[in-house]
Amino acid sequence: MTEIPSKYDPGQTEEKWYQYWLSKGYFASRPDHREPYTVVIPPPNVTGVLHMGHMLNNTIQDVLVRRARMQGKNACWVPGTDHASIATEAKVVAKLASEGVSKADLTREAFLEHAWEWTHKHGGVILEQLKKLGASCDWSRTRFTMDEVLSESVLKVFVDMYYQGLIYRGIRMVNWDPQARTALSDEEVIYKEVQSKLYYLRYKIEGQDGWVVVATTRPETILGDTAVCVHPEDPRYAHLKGKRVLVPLINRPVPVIPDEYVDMEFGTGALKITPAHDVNDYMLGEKHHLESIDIFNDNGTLNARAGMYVGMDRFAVRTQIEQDLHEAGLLEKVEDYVNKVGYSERTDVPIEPKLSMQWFVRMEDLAKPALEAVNNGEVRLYPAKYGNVYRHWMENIRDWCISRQLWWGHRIPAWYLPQGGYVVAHNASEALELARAQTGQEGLQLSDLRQDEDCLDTWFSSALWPISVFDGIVHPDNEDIRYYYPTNDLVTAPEILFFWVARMIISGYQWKGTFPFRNVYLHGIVRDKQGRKMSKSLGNSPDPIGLMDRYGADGVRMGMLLSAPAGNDILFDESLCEQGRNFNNKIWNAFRLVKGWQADESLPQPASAQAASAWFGALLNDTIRELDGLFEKYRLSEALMLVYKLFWDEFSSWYLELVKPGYQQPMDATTYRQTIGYFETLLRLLHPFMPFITEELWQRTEERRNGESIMMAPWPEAGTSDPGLIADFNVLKAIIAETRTLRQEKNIPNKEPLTLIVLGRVAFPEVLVKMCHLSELKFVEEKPEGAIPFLVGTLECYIPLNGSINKEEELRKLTEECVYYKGFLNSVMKKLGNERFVQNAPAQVLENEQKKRDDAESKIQTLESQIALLSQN
RNA sequence: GGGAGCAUAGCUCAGCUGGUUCAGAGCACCUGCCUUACAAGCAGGGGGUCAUGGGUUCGAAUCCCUUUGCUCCCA
Repeated sequence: MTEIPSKYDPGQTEEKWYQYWLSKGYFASRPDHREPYTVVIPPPNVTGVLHMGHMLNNTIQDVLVRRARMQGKNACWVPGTDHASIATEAKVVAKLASEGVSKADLTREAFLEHAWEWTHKHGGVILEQLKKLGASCDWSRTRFTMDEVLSESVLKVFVDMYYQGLIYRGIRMVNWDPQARTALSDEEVIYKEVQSKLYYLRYKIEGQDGWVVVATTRPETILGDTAVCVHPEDPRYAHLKGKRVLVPLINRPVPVIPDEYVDMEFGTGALKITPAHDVNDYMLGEKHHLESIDIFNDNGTLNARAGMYVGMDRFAVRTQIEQDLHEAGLLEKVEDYVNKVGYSERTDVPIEPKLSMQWFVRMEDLAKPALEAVNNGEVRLYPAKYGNVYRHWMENIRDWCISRQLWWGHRIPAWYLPQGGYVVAHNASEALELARAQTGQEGLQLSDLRQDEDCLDTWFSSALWPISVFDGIVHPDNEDIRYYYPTNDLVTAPEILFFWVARMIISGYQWKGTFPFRNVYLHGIVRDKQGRKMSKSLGNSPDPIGLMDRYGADGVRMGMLLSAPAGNDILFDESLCEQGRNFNNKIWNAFRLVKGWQADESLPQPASAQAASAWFGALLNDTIRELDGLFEKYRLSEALMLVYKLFWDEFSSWYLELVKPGYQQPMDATTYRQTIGYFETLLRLLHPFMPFITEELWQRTEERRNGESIMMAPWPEAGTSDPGLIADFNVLKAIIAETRTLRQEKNIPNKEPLTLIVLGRVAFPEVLVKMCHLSELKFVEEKPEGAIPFLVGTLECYIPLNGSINKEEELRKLTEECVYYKGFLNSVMKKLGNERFVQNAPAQVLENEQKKRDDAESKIQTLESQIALLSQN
């Protein structure tokens, strides 16, 4: 046999087996008679690179998929990427800018060429990186949200929804990103607490002396003011009823209007109204029929309507206007003030609320079945606590702004007619037909129509992902969609519960009449050791590829999973990967040990090995059952920990030591076969977590034919349990541990054999002889003298030691223990003496208490007699 | 401002519908070992007033309320 190195080297192994799996087509799935198990990947940004969040996300998916595959299901994990409209466009714009090219100088077509070039260059890098992690995706099904079929799906959905009245176009207050120059949905706005200032401005009352002082955080917006609002019952302003005031600096007269919306406690109780630049002001403006004056350009500079500061940036104006107001004596005071300001998720610039013409989805009716689905458990969230969050959002859902003023993405299929109005169609020629029919102008040409310049929100296409990857929109009856839909599990982060998960559920019911996935596993965010979010600017994110180089993909997978209970953020620390690597090494070395044994058919199986084998078999069955239960509840980190302990503590530290033959001695063939069998079962249990090392060793446990793989081996099934046997072994383990403690305390080397005396009997005495290294094991009826006693449960054990008993020390220990049990007995007796307890407690509990009492009494008796015995001598 | 959640060992967490001494796991820590599979290891060990104060109960980490601290979501 060739020498196996004492340290496991994952490098070559991982590459080798991934190629093997690929070449055998194990990841690929086609519809067949088996039960399908489907997962669609949360598509990463096409130009993104792998970060720790992807590592966690995809490790979890791979664990679920690999287990399902072993369970005999037809597992299909669909990979793919997302075009990430705003993020990608921003990157392309930045790249062009670095080359001295401005987006504004390019035609749409020229810009898109650059964007595709960028996509082809960077696209899919992240998917390649997932292969290193071991992801068992069906790569032949890789999809991109801008693939032909998926794009067609988006357009079809848009057109259908438009004609169903679910999509409309209208002027609304939207969240405007002045840097990206696009509207954003409410979900793309992040509110941050900022240190700002509250400016108290003087509005002169028209035609008389005196002012109204108005507090605002945004003095630059006064140029768009069209009213000042006060509470109708505010006595301070009763005299202003029907009056007008002059906007500072520009002296435009605006009415003072009464409305109960105003908070009399805030500021001065008088509110300036700028309908074009504040959501609440907009609503008040509608109500009171106020004019809206939009003073901003798309890039956040002031326009001609502002009348002053034209062309200056909004923040520069704020500084300037403060000074000008001050000089004009119109600034009463400035206070420090903490408020929340909305920022763009993508560009991180403050959002400018802006009135503009956009496309919206009417959400109210669409949300109903999706809300119901989670309420009635048709779709289950793990952990369930997210159900509350989901419900709250769904019940307060608002219309979704889906147009983005971007070029990279799915262009809105609306064409404007020369004389006004528009048509919505699947493509240009259909649009032309519609336009001709609608206008009655047969001579109308395509060049007379102008397609909407805007793109759709990326999430509009992502919402269709579980359907569109199977071409279920354009060809709703195809074999794939019928077989794979609905999918089984979705694994993603809670931060996109609304962006994505909720909208997929909505789309599922809308287009397929049923849920898109049964279970949603929401994992936390990967943070650094100090709990900070990982970010490029902090530089606190390790490079996942480097990590895998250092610890092996299996090691990193284990590190990710170990501290990642569903829903909890994971505080990532490289030592977790180290723990993973160490475990790999443990498995490796256990294998070296077992493979080093020589099986001899002529040897009988020793009693100790027979016992060990029976015990481990029973334990394995119990553990498999427990493991399946944890998987069902998506408690993956606990599942991994369970197998970890099974392999390390039970199998390696107990079982292997129990059956281990003497140095360079052969082993009986029965035990050898059983051991290999257990090892193989353990490898299968570990495979979903650590695919590479388990394949490597599974291939070595016995001769494998080409084309065999642990990937396709059946998931172990739990056999019968034997609680009695396991209890017997627990007694043995305790005796062995006590004996080891004694050896350590008394400085008795392991080599030196001991005598053990047991008052009564134990099962499997051979196990004790072997593990305690006994020269003699005696079962007696009478307490022996001059031996060190210890108790395991109520079982009394003694080890005679030639004169090395430290009497005082022993007495102290025994007395301590005795005191403890007396206290315990006391508490039990108090319970049993309590009539109300005896009356109210269930029989089972009462019985338990009585047993505790009996046990404690006999234990105390034993201890006391031992103390007496020791004190006599 | 509205809502949700959390607080258990040094760290990260488990502890289901109150009932075994229920206070647990992994890591970290301490002690002794280079014992021929593994020092990326072996054996043993210590460590917590279950945030706070009260209540319900025969019995509370577990149920209810108070206070404090933290987190997230929504406006």
